[in-house]
Amino acid sequence: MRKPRSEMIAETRAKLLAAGRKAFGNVGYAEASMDDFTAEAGLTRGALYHHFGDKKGLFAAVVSEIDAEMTQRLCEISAKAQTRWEGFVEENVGYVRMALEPEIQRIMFRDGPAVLGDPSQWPNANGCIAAVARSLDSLKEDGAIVAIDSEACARFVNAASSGAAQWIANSDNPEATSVRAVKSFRTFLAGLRADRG
Amino acid sequence: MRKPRSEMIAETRAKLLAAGRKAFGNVGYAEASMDDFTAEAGLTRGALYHHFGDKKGLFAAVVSEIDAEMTQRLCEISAKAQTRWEGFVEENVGYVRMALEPEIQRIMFRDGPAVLGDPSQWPNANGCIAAVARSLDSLKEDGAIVAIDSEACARFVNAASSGAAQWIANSDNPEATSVRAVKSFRTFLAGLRADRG
DNA sequence: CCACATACATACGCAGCGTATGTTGACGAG
DNA sequence: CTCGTCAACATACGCTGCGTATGTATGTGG
Repeated sequence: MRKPRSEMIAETRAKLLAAGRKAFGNVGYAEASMDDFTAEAGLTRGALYHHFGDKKGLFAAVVSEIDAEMTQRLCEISAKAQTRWEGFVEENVGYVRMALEPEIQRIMFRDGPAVLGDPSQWPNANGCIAAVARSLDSLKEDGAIVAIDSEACARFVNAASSGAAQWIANSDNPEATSVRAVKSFRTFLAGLRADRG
Repeated sequence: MRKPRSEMIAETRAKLLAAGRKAFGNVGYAEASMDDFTAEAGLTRGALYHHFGDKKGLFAAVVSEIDAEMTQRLCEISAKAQTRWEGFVEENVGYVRMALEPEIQRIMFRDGPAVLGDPSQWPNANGCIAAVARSLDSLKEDGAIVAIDSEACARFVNAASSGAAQWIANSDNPEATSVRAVKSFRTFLAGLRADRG
């Protein structure tokens, strides 16, 4: 019944991560008080500084965790598709849809860049951009899309996705805006096709 | 020789605006101390709170000012173009180039969204999105581009532009990345053309 | 010329971060 | 077994920085 020490440590780490994630997602990075959310987890700031160095360190860990989840979800989506092109499109539509979730919106798209700088420079994150770039490479091999720099294009597409998500999330009627945005987004992506299908 | 009172007031307002803009642009919103940069302008926080309500209020005013300048510059660029399509493209390339400037990068793309929320909801700012949307409407009338929701498309394009700028600004070799990004960006935009010129 | 409002400066309180300093419990050496 | 040591936290302190309440002076209308 005795738990090994290492397990206890991992547990407190996880508690801090979860508490921070919750606070950052709900009230944002700047408004999240370390005293408050560590206390909520039954701990103190001491534990936080020990495990993550500082507030930014915890935030980076949260970002990393969320990014991994997002990448995972995107992979599952694209794996289901019939064709590569379809997979690519659904992957991006999925990205838009995920960016609609308040937690992702706030942490990954609003506070993230402000606190950690440009997302493409994040160490343990951007599985998403990489995934899109890989899809584009495959499509180029197939001759399915126009000749374009894959990495550049991936960045544009990712940016457009998050832009779409921002738009939807902040509109008066997210549901209606969502269908409008996704429809236009598909048209937008179709511009990349070699045959203009 | 005596200056009228109203002129003095406008002057201190301008001083605060300039000092805030400088500080926000250099060290970012969070790191900018109101005590510091008001003192640098030969004033105190008292004046700031009087004119702008709070730190966020001053920041919003700075954002508004910069947005006006950006919109102005974009209008000048598109006015020079021979064709509407060319104007549209140059406008967007201009947008990318502007987003390269550290002050704009930091204030408009990094801290702005984090502090004030989604850019499209800013009261006295987003001349840029509106400008792009207008260009797209004109192009649609001409039948120069594919059938697509103008507002939606404008948001995608704007997002892609700032994505490109972020990429360039944070790369190891901004100059080289810039030519690569702009080239790809033109190809990317070409996807919107009806005739695929 | 006097009362009042405006345009600031000064003073104070409080929250929040980071660090320096305990304190406790788990392992390894002998 | 027991003792020293180190990791894993908690506690305590100081400092910075924001917001507000209050003071003060100068210009302005009656």
